[in-house]
Amino acid sequence: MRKIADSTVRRLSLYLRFLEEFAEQGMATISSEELASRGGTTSAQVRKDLSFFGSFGKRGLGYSVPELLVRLREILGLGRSYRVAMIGAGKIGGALAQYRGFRQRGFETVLIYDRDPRIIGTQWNGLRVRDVASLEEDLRREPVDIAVLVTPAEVAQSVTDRLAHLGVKAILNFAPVQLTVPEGVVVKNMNLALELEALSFALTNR
Amino acid sequence: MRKIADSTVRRLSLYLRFLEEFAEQGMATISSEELASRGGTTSAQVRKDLSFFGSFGKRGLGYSVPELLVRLREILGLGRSYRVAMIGAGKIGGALAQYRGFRQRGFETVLIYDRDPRIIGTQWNGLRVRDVASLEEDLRREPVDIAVLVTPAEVAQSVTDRLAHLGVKAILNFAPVQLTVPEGVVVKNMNLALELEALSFALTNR
DNA sequence: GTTTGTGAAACGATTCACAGCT
DNA sequence: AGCTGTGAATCGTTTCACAAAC
Repeated sequence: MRKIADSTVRRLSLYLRFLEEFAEQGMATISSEELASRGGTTSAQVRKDLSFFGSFGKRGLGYSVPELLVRLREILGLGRSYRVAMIGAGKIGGALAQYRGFRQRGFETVLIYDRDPRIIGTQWNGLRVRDVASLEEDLRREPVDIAVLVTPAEVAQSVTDRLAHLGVKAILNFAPVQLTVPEGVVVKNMNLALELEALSFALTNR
Repeated sequence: MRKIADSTVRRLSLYLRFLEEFAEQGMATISSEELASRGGTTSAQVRKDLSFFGSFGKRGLGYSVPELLVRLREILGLGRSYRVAMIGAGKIGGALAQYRGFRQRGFETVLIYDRDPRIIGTQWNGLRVRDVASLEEDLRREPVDIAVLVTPAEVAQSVTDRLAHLGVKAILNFAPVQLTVPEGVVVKNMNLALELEALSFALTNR
């Protein structure tokens, strides 16, 4: 498939969220303009974003809300569920494992790990925290699609190497480090410090 | 100041992190090439990024690590500390309030709020959870620089309106909604669902 | 000889504007 | 008449390449 910009994919996710709202309100069709104004972008942008994947609208009319919902879910690959391993069961890892919206959208945490013997064996959301030492054994038996990294910075890269070696193709990284991964593995970063510093920059420069 | 791209600011944060590592290792100077390879970018990009703010290097030599550290901290506005209010003391809000790296970098959570009477009054990290109803009263007495929004999606916009009205100029938003803010207020989004869907897209399309 | 700083070139993303459907 | 789909134009970012400094 032709290369799609990251920014486009992010907007598609937003459109999906808005469409769900519109569908709840029983709206049957929607114009690119309405979708755009809801998301702080332009109608041309909406149409261009969608055009990469086909023509889903009707000229003079707009888009069918239910149809576009289906199409967007398809495009984003949300027609299935994903098995997720949480690596790190500290405060944030645990909180994420319990997060509702996670499972609701088809991302099911099936394994959760930690290194700390005091944490191993405890339960998060009915899921027993396993020793990260058994990562290889476990993932070979029951592979996961996505790993969420919530480890200390120091071990993030070595865990990543192990995950990549086990065939994990997608990593959501909360550790404040720049991960190196082999070709074919995707990483998305959630870097709290980075965003705070961007706010600091914005507050400073004006 | 001339408009600086978001991507540039994000990279500056990364450079800062790498420089801290290099400084710890006792490295005295560094070339744009070394900095670039550490962060997965190019030397030209590093030089261009820095050039927006001045010329900090020495031709033929590179950059002084300690000097560039100071300059980057200055540029990013990290020479001071920031007062942060956490809005939402659920699992994630609480976990964030306890997060070490937060305070270490000068972002100090001084207030934490919730709406739930079962949570109000409990302690997170020695900080008593306050009733979000007292937001106006509290922030007028002791203003904050940054608010971290960890509320349910439904109330995120109304809380944002109250924060903006109270003069809060920077918001880190974890709620999965697109916030509308008045001119002069900056929002950075940490949208977990969005990133997971981006991973889903990447896994689907190849 | 090495590495910066920076115009110029190349690239990529967004916006414009309008022909083509409904 | 209204709104989409899309080439063309515009705008912004990244990369190139080289003169200037050390």
